[in-house]
Amino acid sequence: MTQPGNERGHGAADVDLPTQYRPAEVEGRLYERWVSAGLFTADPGRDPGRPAYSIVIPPPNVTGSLHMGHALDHSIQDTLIRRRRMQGHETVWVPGMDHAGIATQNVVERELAKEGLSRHDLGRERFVERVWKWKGESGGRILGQMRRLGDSVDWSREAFTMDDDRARAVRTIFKRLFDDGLIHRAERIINWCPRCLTALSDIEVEHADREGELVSIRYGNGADEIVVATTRAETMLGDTAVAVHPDDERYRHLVGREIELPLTGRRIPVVADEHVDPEFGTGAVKVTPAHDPNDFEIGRRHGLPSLSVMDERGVVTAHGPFEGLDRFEARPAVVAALREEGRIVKEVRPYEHSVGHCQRCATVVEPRVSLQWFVKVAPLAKAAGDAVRDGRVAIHPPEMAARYFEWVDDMHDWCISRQLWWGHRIPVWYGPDGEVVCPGPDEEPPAGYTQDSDVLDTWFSSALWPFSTLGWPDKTPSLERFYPTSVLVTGYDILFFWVARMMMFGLYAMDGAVPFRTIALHGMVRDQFGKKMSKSFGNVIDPLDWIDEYGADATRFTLLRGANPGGDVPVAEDWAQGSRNFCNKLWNATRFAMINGAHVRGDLPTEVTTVDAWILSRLQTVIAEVDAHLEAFDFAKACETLYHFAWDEVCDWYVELAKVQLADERAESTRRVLGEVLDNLLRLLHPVIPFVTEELWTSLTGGDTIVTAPWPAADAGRADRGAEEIVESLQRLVTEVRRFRADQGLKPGQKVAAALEWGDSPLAAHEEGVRALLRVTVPGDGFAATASLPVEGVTVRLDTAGAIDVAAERRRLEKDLAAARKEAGQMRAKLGNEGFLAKAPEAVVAKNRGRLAQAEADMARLEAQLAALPAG
RNA sequence: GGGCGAUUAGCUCAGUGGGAGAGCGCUACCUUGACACGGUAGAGGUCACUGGUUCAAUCCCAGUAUCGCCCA
Repeated sequence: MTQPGNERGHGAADVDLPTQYRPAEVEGRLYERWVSAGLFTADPGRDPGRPAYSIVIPPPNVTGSLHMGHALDHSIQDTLIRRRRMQGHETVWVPGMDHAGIATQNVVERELAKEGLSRHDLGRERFVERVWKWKGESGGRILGQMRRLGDSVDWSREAFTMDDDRARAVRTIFKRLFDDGLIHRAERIINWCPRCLTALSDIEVEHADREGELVSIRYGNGADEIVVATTRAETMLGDTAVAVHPDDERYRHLVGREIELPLTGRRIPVVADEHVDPEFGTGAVKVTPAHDPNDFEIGRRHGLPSLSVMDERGVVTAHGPFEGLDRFEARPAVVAALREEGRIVKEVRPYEHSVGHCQRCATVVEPRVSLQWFVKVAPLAKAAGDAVRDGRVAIHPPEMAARYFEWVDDMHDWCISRQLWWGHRIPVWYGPDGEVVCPGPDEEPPAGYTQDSDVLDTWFSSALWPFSTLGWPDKTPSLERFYPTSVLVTGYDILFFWVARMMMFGLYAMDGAVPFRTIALHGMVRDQFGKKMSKSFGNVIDPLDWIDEYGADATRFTLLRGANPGGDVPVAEDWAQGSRNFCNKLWNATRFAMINGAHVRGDLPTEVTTVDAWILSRLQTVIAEVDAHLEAFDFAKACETLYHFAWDEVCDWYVELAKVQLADERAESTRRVLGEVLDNLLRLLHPVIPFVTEELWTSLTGGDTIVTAPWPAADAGRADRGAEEIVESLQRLVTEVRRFRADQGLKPGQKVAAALEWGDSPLAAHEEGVRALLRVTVPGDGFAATASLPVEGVTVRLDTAGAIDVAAERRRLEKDLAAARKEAGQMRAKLGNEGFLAKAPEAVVAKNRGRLAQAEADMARLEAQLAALPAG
């Protein structure tokens, strides 16, 4: 096993770390250690002075398993909560699941069907028992998968929307809403799934464009004739009017009269209604109040009868020849019959239009008039909107607030009854003489009363989640300390599912206290071409496969690095590999440091080298930037900043320069600085990639766990602009000479002799480092330079170990010279412009003068170099 | 049909009224005692199009085209 290098005292240590990080060997072990040490367990009574930070998980579906969307959502929440934990907040992240009424019932019904049974064969009570049994055995796979991802949730608080505590919360709020008159029962047109045989709310209906037909039918006869167009010809059997716009001259003479409805022998009125679009089709529409929500409203406005012509399964129930036909069989049959009577004026086929489908089974939804329970949302939605409008709840990114308002400010009453057996049964009982009572959670209904047979929409219980999981309706210490929760993290695509409902119920139940202070919205995970992941498209990636192959850290880093505020998150195998490579790079940098005795004991040395001062200065900037990015939910920038600091600065430059220092009398202070930099870097990265950072940090520092190590704080006193400028100059020098070497065909590792003439450059003090990075040796006797390169005020004269490639060098110099001339020309043009000099800010003018001077100096240098080149 | 957003390197995306960036991919060279899941160097863009504002536009404004998403 890993042997901490710092236990070895001074000098090189014998560190036994493999050359590659192998996540599978550490992740399970570390997670179990974290959980058993209780690091994720919140205690509302601990250190009351510390700030609290709380997140309740948007409860995943009990039937579901972890997909990339969850992985992103959870990676974000875990990053937020882990950072706060390191900052010393009392943190809680509450896990759990929702009972997913329709989905779960469908799963268990399918299981029963394999045994040749239906739920009706079992009866309600035994069916519900069977669902619980299924839940115990097969439900909630996602909870195990969350452990694989590293979610630092408080497992002692695991909740389920159907458990006893949550049931009590449901009963309590239902009773309050009922008594306040905010829940009522009414006969309305609702979305109905003829396969699931239940009502659906608006958001459980997904609209998709489908190819159908648009048939124009002639109603009435002769002077009464009026043509209507429809995509649902079969519903004409239930028409009870034709509607036209009141200002439409074409039909004014017909308004108020009755015309013949074909096939039925019925006569129906022509009504005038503002909502008819005179531009669409013929400007006249058929009105079927029982089978179309718009028509239902027209019917209400004009007192039209509502004539239902289908049963709950979408089978036609009336009108002789069509009776018994399914709605999709009835459509062509009705059209054929109309055609026979010469009633069809026009048929457009295919005709693309939007059709509503059941979210759970994709069956075409059938609007249906029925008796259902509704929440009167107007006052609740107003409060939910106001909480965001007046700033008590912030939406990130703020542009998304528009979407939220669009929804809450125009919300229809919420149909909450479902004709299912799995769910919270509506707590209303009916008496023998039509009495309706809603007993409280601790009350019994009167003897002989029967309970409503429907259950509540799953979202009804999910909407209570931010406080039901903290103990509501009891005034628990957890509720006291952790409500309002700090942030709700979810995808913008399901803003309406969770957020609006949690807001409405939270404000209502908690006497105006918001359920969360911030709503952080992220985008959807997409594939490498920006396409939404879908089973039918075959581009779905299972995050568990990535965790197996590349590790949980690489999976998380890939997602978070792509999580630009408000933007979608494209991912691909290549990027997961890149993230794995990054973890491995960290692994090896730390491995190198430990082999060389890096440690974090004692204070930083008072005397450090310029190179040490530079990396420590850069570290402070990085700490400040990363902290600000995370504070702003900008995970992509936080990851990007850390990636570049770790790889491009620490690994590529600091470690390389430190190698020189480790070989001489500066070794001891260098070990301490190297330890300092990696310690901070690992702590900054821990919220994003918890496993590899834990493994490395405990080895490097000998600490127990990075999980509760303090979050780094920037120390302005370590900022050292002077050191940064010197190292930047060194980097430019080294890069330029390397380029020259490459152009001359020298192999990267090939050592050649070079004389370095420093002039008055401060880089003179770094000769050893420069020589190491350039792989040039001190000239010996008989040294003869074949090339001379002026750069950064230093002249590098080197023996290229053979004939120099004059043509290559000439190409290079001419290319650079052309660039310098172009730059000089642009600057001269600008500085010769009166308007520019008069109106541009002083700083910009000065900057451009500097650029001109630089360009002219480059030109002179390059021209001199070209002139000095041997002919040929 | 209404609303919102996008268009920048081969792909996916950052970005700013004043020097076009990243990751991956690509080219060449290299097993240099942390790492080939690596190193060094390099190529690659009329910043969708057309106008306008400005000393200055990839960025601001208007229009056009194309593509997304949400709602009806």
